[in-house]
Amino acid sequence: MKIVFAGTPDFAVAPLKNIIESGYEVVGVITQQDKPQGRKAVLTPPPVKTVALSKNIPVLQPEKIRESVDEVKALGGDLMVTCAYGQILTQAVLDAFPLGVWNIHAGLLPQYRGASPIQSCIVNGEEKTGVSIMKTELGLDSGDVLCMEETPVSETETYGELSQRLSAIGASLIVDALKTLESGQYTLTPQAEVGVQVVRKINKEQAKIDFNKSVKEIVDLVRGMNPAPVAYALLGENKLNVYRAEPAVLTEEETALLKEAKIGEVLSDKPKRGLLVKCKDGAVKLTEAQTAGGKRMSGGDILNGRKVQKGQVFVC
RNA sequence: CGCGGGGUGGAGCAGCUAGGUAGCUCGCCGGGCUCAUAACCCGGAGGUCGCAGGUUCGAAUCCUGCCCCCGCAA
Repeated sequence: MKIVFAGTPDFAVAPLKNIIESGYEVVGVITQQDKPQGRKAVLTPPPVKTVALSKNIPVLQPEKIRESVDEVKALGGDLMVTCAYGQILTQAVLDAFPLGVWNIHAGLLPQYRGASPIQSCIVNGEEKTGVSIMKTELGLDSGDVLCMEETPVSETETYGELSQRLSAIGASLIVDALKTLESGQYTLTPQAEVGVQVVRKINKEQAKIDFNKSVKEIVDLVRGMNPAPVAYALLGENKLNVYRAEPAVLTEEETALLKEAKIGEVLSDKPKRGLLVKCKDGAVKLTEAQTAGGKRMSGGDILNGRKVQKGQVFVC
């Protein structure tokens, strides 16, 4: 069985590798175009491309895949696997593969269809998520499901950490799926019509911490945005990127202070106590954060250098 | 040439504009107080001020070149 793999970011790397290492012939890889990255705007290839080249697999990087159907067909694949590719496919592309196009999706369908299943799932405080393999249709992640695997989400897991785990799960699940597809003996399950949920790409505005929210909501937001795009809090004009936060356990003195304080006010001045900020139903402790130009550091270090001081109030 | 911030004992910072004593908040070590402590008091160790060169009687500070780290934008 000849396979074409379409994927772009780190998340897609483990699945691609596992397909190759399981002995399948990957006749082509389709990925997004190289993009300028970083301060120097260095043209950087997507992670999947780097892997493909190291295995001497032909790589296609069409600006618009729907205009490159002939090249896709010419790869000669029987089946295509997609995984966070980043472009919408057309019927002509789907028709190019006799054994169909199958997608690895990092969510339990029909929940968390769309572009940010992992981040959204954490931000919403879900206790479980998983990976689905489904037949790719024209609709957004709406195809019939071949198989799913669940996994619990820990209370402290970040987007980056969960993403890695789901990527590994996807890697083994897709290989199982390929075996099943190869045998021809399988049944597809249409997605339930209730509980459909579509999540869009996360934008910067969503990454802003609103201290009017609850402790749990804020903690979940922070871990869901780590490492990208990173949650932030505003202190006047200054931005503080927040990488980690946890519920604060307050002393009596701090509890008394909490009652008088405004939402978003910094309650602590001792580095040892950490960077405590009042929110709707208590206080959060910002345990790892970064100011513009500075390194990532603990909340205590931030207080120590007086970058943030007791009594200052974050913009909400 | 996209915009910008920064490199000072183990950590985070001040000092640099107007060159001349190494400062602050922590941490660490020792001692004290205390039933006890992350609290408080006393004492102590620890720094080629990113690297190289230049100006100067004298450079963390001024000049030149280089290296490294980071925020924003894409």
